[in-house]
Amino acid sequence: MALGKDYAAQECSIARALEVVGERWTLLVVRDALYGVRRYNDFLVHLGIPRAVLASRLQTLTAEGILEKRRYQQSPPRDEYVVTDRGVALWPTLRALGLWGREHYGGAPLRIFRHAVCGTELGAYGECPACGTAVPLGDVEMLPGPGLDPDPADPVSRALLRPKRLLTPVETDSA
Amino acid sequence: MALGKDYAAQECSIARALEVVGERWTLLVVRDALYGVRRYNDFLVHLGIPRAVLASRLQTLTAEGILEKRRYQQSPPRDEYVVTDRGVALWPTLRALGLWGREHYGGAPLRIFRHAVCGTELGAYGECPACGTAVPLGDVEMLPGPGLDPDPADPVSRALLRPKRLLTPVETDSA
DNA sequence: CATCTTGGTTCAGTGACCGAACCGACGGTG
DNA sequence: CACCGTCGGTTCGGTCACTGAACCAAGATG
Repeated sequence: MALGKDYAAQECSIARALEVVGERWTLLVVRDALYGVRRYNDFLVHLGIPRAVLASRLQTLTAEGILEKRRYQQSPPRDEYVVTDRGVALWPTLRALGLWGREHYGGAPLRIFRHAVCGTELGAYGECPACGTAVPLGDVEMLPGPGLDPDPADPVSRALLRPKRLLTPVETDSA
Repeated sequence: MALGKDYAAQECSIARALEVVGERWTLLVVRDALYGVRRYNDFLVHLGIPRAVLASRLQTLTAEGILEKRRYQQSPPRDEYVVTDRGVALWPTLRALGLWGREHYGGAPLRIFRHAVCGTELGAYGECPACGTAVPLGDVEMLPGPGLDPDPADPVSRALLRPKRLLTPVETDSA
């Protein structure tokens, strides 16, 4: 949020967190980043976010150390935004939020998360019930659930239909 | 959010959840409700939120079934807003968000949560490490942490300095 | 040289948020 | 009964963020 005004007197870590990631679109940008989206244009088409807002969010997320802007080719100069550890640490929050949304508003699951090592579906906190351990995000495999549109319009959504590990860059077939 | 426009094409439970609780102030209202705040005025002074915004949030949260408006005295007619199960289900999200905020921006913990039955501090997901079980919110005892202002201005913050169980109504000493 | 892609910036319009003022129902006090 | 205080709002003008569309620039591509 940080809507010009901050949650001033709030002595609360929740409020502080919302200062950073509470604005509109911000958490969805982080979600996409965890899914492996890295490039401006991919965020743009996948989220349907106004360009100016996206630029602003990427900037503040970078400034907050949640994303890192790095050059991935010199000519033409192109940058990508990669999640940092601080961004990865938002995974439990996003997971909890997603579970709540599905539980109370969704129907069929839209995306399924599995422990890539053993194939078990993740527990509510991102742990593997079979292995009994926390699963590092790179070992989480995401695959489409039954509720997901099987033929989405934008190339990023289409790329995300293929099972893939979180954090690994998404590969659009546009090229 | 639901900023006039919704996260239209987002096929995602996270986006759906944010539609409901993603607007500014909303999650803080829910947090306060879990802490035991129930009355309009108490939300008002504790959050420092504009009156109109508070009224709007309470209305949508009620409409969404996250809070329940109920009359607690007939004359003068007074209503209180109590969290429903759906609201309680947001606890893991708020907990994760709070931990993230403290981890990355906070210093000393501001509030400590313990399993009232055994006195053990809660784990990251609201479970009791000692008992090995999920702790129902009513059995969570909240007490002020070292980082908390020991003499806050508003009566609600002052009431929340006393150890109390979550969900139980907060008792301001204003009366 | 014309055009396309990528990654933005600019701008006008709209809607959300802000703070302060006002309001109505009721209770208590003198 | 007049008056004041409390509680839970609504109203209103001003400001700021978000939106969508247009524009722009650097560099490849043909």
